[in-house]
Formats: sequence, C-alpha cells, structure tokens
Amino acid sequence: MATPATARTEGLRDRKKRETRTALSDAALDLAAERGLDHVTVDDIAERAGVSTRTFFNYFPSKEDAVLIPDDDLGTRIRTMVLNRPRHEPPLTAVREMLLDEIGTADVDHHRWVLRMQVVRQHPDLLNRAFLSGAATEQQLANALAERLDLPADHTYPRLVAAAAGAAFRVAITRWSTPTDPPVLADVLSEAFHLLERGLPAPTEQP
Amino acid sequence: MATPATARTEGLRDRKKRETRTALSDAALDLAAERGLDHVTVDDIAERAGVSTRTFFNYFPSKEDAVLIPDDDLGTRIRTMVLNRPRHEPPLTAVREMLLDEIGTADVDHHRWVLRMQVVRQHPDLLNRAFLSGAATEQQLANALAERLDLPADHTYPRLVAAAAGAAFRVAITRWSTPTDPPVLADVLSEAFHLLERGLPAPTEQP
DNA sequence: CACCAAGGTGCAGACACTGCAAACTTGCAG
DNA sequence: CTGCAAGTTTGCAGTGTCTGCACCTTGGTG
Repeated sequence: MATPATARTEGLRDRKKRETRTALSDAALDLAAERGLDHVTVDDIAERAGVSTRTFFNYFPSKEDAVLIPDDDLGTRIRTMVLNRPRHEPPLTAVREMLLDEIGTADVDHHRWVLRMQVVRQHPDLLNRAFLSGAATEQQLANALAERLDLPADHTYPRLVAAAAGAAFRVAITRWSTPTDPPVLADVLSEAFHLLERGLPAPTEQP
Repeated sequence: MATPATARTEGLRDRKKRETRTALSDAALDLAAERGLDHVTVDDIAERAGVSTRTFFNYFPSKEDAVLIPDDDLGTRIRTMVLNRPRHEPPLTAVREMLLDEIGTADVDHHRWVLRMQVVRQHPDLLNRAFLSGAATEQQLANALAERLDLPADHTYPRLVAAAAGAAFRVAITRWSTPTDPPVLADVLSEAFHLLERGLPAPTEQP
C-alpha cells in the first residue's frame, strides 16, 4: 500500500495525538499572524483546534511554544554533528556545513515561516527562541566547539563563534522568510557565513 | 557646591521616586540571585522594597524588567552615535568604537552584573534582553548601519554586522561578569571585535 | 494656607499556567 | 467480544502576573 512507513507502528492513538498537536500549533500560528500574539488567548487557540484549554497545556507549556515549536533535540543533534565534522576544518566552516546539512535534512515549510516571521516581527524578543530554539542551544554549540578545540568551556573563542553563527543563521532565515522574493535558504546562509569568514568587510571593499 | 547638577531641580518627590525604583530593582536582583527568578514572586519583591505590589507595576512591567533594567533610550542613542562616526571608518570599526564609548560613559557596576549573570545563567533566554535591551535595539543598530551605507533597511549586510556586534557584546559581558578573574570590559570587547574583523580564525591559526 | 498634580494603594478582573482526580478512549489479551 | 490496563481529555481549584480604575496621601506652588 501507499501507507507511509511510520504508519506501521503508529496506531489510531498516536495519529490523533499528532493531529491534535498540529491543529493546536496551526491555530496558534494563524491566529497570532492575524491579530498579533497579544490579542490571542489560549482559549482562542484551543477553541479553534477543537479541544479544551487544559489540553492545550498538555501539549505546549506556553502560547509562544505553540507558535515556535521548539526542537528539544536540536542541541544534542548539533553537538554530535559538530564533533563529527572532519578534524582539519576550521571551526566556522564546520559550523557552516553542519547548519547546511541540518536545513537540508529538515524539510522547512516556507509558508509557515513567513507567518511565523509576521509574529516575530511584532515580538522581536522571540527572535532567538524561534530559530535555534533559544540561547540554550547556542550554548551547547559553544560547548561542542570548545571540546573540539580542546579549550575550556568558558573560553571567549568558541562562545564567539557560536554566537556569530547564530547571528548568521538568524539573519539568513529572517531574509528568507520575507513574503516577497524568497531566495534559497542555503544560499543566503552561505553568503552570511562567507561575510563572517572575510571579517565583515564593508560592501564597497569587496570587488 | 559638591551637589550634583541634577539635585538642583530634584525635590523630595523625585528623590523618593528614584529611591523606590532602585529599592525595587535591588530587591528583585538580590532575591533572584538567591533563589532563582522562578521562586521569587512580585509580592516578595514589593515586600522587601517596602511598597505595595501594585506600586511595583507602576515602575516595572514585569519581574524580568526589574532585574534587567532595560535602557529605553539605548536604541536611539546608538543610532546617533553610529551615524556620527567618521565617514571613512569601516562599519565594524564604527560599531566597535561606538560600543567602547558607550561602556566608557555609562558607569557599569561590576558586582551588580555578576549577580545579574547568576540569574541569566538559569534563564538563558534573558541573555539578549539583558545586554542590549533586547532584539529591538539590535534592529535599530542595523537600521543605522543601513542608513550609513546607503543600503535598503532589510539588506543582509547591515543586519549581519549588527547581529555579530551584538554577539561580541554579549560574549564580552558574559566573560566579564564571571565571579573569578574579571578582566577589563573594554579589553574583552576589543578582543572579540578583533576576532570578528579577522574572520574568526581558529586559535591555532593565529600566531 | 489652600489647591493641584503626582505618586501610592486597594480592588476587581482578565489571562497564563499547574496539580489533581474523574471520565473517557484505545490497545490488547483472554 | 469482553474486559482490563494504559494513555488522553477534561473540569476544577488554586497560584501568580499584570491592567484599569477609583481613592487617598503628600510634596510643590502661588
């Protein structure tokens, strides 16, 4: 049959749960994009998703999480990916390739990101949580880099590389999530890293 | 007289207001550093500061703000400072010098920052709000850079420079706010910017 | 001294979020 | 197909954040 492989082990129970989850995050994203996150209550979201308010909190700890859908495993995944890059690669290169792999693997829904950015634009403080699932992930990236370089965990260098990489990632997705003229995400990200590797020269300085 | 200029126009009323404000933020910072921000209620803070709960909200919109004391003018201040830098300076240099000026002017209390970092370490998502008063300020920096370079406001380059500068600033203050071995803030910041300007070479690559 | 504006306070109320226990659904074995 | 065990949904009570409003107190001013 055409049934996806996941369906073999997935019963009615798990399917419903997954449906409820996406119904909730869809409702949250749509409503927030329409009226702005402040003018959406959890009751609104639950009602549109067709479940009780209490159930909402069984799936997401807060309104924000329903909109952003943080990836809890991303931190550890990033960690192992960075440690598995070839030894000879410079740190920034390793991080760049790791991120390109990641966005290549995870199929990112452009339309969804456009909506999400509409929300984030009204709440700039969500920016960091939105892209790398928060500052904690960046921390783990910094730790992985420190380990890779045999440096103490609180050394300036790995932290700066991680923070700069996070900056590049945020800028790339922000640009890519613009309604008009959406370029290829991998290209924008590569461009941002290229600029970082060149020391951020002024546009007039580059031929 | 030795009386500061501000005291001339400041009556009892304004003095009390200022005292209440610092009493509240002191109480918030101390309590949060002791027990962690989650285990501190606004009532606790108000009680220690000797005012009513309602009064707390007349001064700060939230617990977090009392601990972080965001600087609302920072965005516009940064903007004019960046636009006033000499024309010939590369963007990253202009931002570096601007930030060095800023931390030189504002007298930053080291002890207070150490406490604040204890809180932030338990709530990494506060990191951005803590240092540049949030992502909105970084946005304004990006806008100022775009204007300076005659680029569209949503161009990749100014956004990336602003984000990278924010990263450097965060890393510098994080390092400086460590209880042990607190180096000079300006030095750490300069070092971070130097690394950025060099394209973040691996430590082994630098002689 | 008398008035006024500004700050402090209490109260009611909206909303976010959590723990608990009851009701219900699904998966599975007998 | 029947019934039990496990997982899910839900209501409810309770805590805590935060806001608008009305009242009161007090410093500044003429």
